[in-house]
Amino acid sequence: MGRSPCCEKGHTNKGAWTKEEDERLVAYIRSHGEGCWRSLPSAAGLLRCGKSCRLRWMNYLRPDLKRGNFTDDEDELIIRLHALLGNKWSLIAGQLPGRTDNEIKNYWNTHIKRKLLARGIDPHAHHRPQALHHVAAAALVPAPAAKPKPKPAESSDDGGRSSCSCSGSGSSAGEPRCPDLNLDLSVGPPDAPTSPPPPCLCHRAWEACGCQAG
DNA sequence: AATGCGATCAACCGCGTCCAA
DNA sequence: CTTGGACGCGGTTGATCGCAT
Repeated sequence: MGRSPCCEKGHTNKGAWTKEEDERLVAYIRSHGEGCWRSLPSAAGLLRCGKSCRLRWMNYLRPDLKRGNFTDDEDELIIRLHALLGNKWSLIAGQLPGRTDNEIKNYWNTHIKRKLLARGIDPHAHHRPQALHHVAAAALVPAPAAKPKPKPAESSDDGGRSSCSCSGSGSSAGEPRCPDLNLDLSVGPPDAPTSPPPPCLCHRAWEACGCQAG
């Protein structure tokens, strides 16, 4: 169907972002917060579509991004999460503070796939005779590789909108961020010393969900 | 020293889902 | 209840960088 392009105003910039564009975007979001991506570009004086702005912010400009080499722990965590969740990069990213779904996706495709193949593991099915830790095992997700629609229990996959399960202010206190996944993922990303869980899974406007609070 | 190839990262595209009117 | 708009996700592509020949 003819879904209208996200930006029909013909003249939007594409391709790599310039420093000035970055600065504008950051400045705007600092003073106004995230959200309303559709209207943000014009408000911020950017000739970009909202989508592009959002992506740039999420993947590159956010202040809480780590941006660096993945540690072995992170590697393993990603592998395990992928075994559980499949290509749910945003969910996986939610378990890795400071990492973005795009980054993880790229990292998976470039490094981890190769790494698994080298170990003789099928990166998709994670086949390997009993290699998976207890994690995957038991009762978590019925068929991870089968790409179940994680619909039922609101895994926040829906774009993190409806289920803003922010650890901080959200829903029922003390609830695990992924109610579905009672993960025992005790990998402590070195960069997050005492790290409480990542601020928010929902990637929603900070103000909107209050995740940044505190 | 130059060229080619492969790897990596950043960005775009299309689709699905959710919410509000 | 239906429709339209907006957001977010996952897949894919393009550009750039580094290494090998």
